[in-house]
Amino acid sequence: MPKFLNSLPMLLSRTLDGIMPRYRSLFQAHGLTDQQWRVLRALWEQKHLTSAEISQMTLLPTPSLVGILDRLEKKGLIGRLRSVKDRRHVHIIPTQAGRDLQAHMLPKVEQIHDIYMQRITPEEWDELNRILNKMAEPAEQRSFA
Amino acid sequence: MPKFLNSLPMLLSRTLDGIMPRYRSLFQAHGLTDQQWRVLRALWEQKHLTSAEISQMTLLPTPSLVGILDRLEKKGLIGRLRSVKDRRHVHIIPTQAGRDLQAHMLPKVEQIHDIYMQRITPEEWDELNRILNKMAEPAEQRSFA
DNA sequence: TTAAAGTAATTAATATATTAATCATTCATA
DNA sequence: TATGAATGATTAATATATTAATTACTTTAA
Repeated sequence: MPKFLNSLPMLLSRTLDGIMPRYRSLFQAHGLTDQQWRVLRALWEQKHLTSAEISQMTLLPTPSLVGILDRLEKKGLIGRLRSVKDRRHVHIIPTQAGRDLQAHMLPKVEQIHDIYMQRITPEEWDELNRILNKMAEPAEQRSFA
Repeated sequence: MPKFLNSLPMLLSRTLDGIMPRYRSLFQAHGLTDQQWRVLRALWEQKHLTSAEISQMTLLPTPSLVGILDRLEKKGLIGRLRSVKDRRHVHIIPTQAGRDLQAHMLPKVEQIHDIYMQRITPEEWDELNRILNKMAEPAEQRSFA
């Protein structure tokens, strides 16, 4: 295997390319893109979030979020509500249809996740998290010694 | 941390988001995007590749490659050469300028890679590869037992 | 040899990523 | 309290991703 295929970015990209199609089929069956699901998923545990909060949780850039939220809104899955306290903030709130879709899809998404989890041991999963988090740590916050 | 932030896709995305900016600064300093560099990098070890071969190595979808190759060609970094044997194939060949840029950038890219490699042990790197490859294996080719 | 099936690259249409700029609002402070 | 700095969402411009369709060419088989 050529050298650069073994680089860290390519390893991660290859893994994502390997696992996402299975998720994507499910999303598509419900008319959603990967990113649109991520937003719905982020709203699962919270009642409402601002655009900036969603961006931080989902890793979706805020300029992209504008369009993603537009399309979710057009599908009737979320609503936008401008804050009264600070009119710069816009609260994103799932509609009943949005909550229903979440409730319907979440178990299936978790099933897919389980498929991958069953390929490794819990210890390997911990290792994976530990190693990758060490990789992604910002340089400033890393401990010396 | 909310549950879905600990999912496999989010873990991988978060890691990529953590490491890519450092690379991207370098690419931008040379007027390249991530994807444009990937193509040049793929051509490093080979003299010429077809569009399909580049796609397989870089994981870039072929429809995206059309534009990426257009822009690399416009910058004078690659050339397209239609095959005589099979006129459906187009061979992508780095120009002298493309090879020079590769030669200039590759050591710097490897330096960045080393930064991340130094955060973990060689054993951890092996573990990481082993675990992720197990995750990304297509279902059909996985062994039972 | 010729029509049908297959293949490589490309185009088309829509969605998202990236970076910079803008707009409205709020905050800090002179 | 007016005013410049800061903030949150958005727009703008360009590049890429995703899926389906198309085009040019090649192969296969009747």
